[in-house]
Amino acid sequence: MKPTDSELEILQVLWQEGPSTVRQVNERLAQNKDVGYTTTLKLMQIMHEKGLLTRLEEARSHVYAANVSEEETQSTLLERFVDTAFRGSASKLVMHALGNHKATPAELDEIRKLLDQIEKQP
Amino acid sequence: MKPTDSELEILQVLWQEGPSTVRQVNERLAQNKDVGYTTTLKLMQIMHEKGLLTRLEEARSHVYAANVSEEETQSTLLERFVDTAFRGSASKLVMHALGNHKATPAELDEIRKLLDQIEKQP
DNA sequence: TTTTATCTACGAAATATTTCGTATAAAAAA
DNA sequence: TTTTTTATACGAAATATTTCGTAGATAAAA
Repeated sequence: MKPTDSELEILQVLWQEGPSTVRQVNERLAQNKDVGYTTTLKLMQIMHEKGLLTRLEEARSHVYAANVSEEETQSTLLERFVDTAFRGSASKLVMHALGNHKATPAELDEIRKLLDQIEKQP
Repeated sequence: MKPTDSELEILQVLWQEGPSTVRQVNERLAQNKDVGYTTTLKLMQIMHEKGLLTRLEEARSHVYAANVSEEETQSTLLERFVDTAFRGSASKLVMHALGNHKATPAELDEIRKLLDQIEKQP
């Protein structure tokens, strides 16, 4: 299941803040862009229909939570992205990412360890 | 300039095959999915309007070419992707990419060299 | 020459995504 | 109790993207 751009923004909020009401999510989104309450509401309703979100209807304000993990979503999106933008070459993507963005020495170390692990595997 | 998914597919063909006619591009796309000739034509006309493609109108069949490089497009898309899907953490994306996809030992070596270079920089 | 094939241009339908207004209900405040 | 605020639901407008049909021009084949 590939979330749209707007849906991904909402998932990001829920992953970071945990289960939230529409108002909470909307206020978070409104920090970065102009977006009306009912717009966020509608999107979250659609996401709920799609199974992307769960919701508790106990209180008057429903509480929504992500029903897909950040990790698995990242994997799904990454796979598609590697295919469409990098012709399936993950290493090319990695080179680009390391070249353009700054990573801390600690992060670089982590990556190096991961390389070791991968190369050790039979 | 962010190409849409369909536009990116066309750019991929042009990057790989070099300057091509609409028919050539369409036949290439048709190998993977069901797509009509005029659909491809229209898309390429739009891309030309947007400045994504150049075209030679000398012959009856116009010859189109990518007007953006693969590298710069990859960088543009990657930056956005890191932000939206990985909250800006390039190293997280790298870990995911290395973890999920298989890279050849040679590619891993290249990545390692790049890490060396980056760490050596003052 | 007449017919057939192939090309561009372009409007518009089809589909996907995003945005918002309005109706209605319930809670909170006055 | 009456008014105001704050929810949800939902249709539909607005926008973006993709797809295709048709008209008209030109080249190729018959």
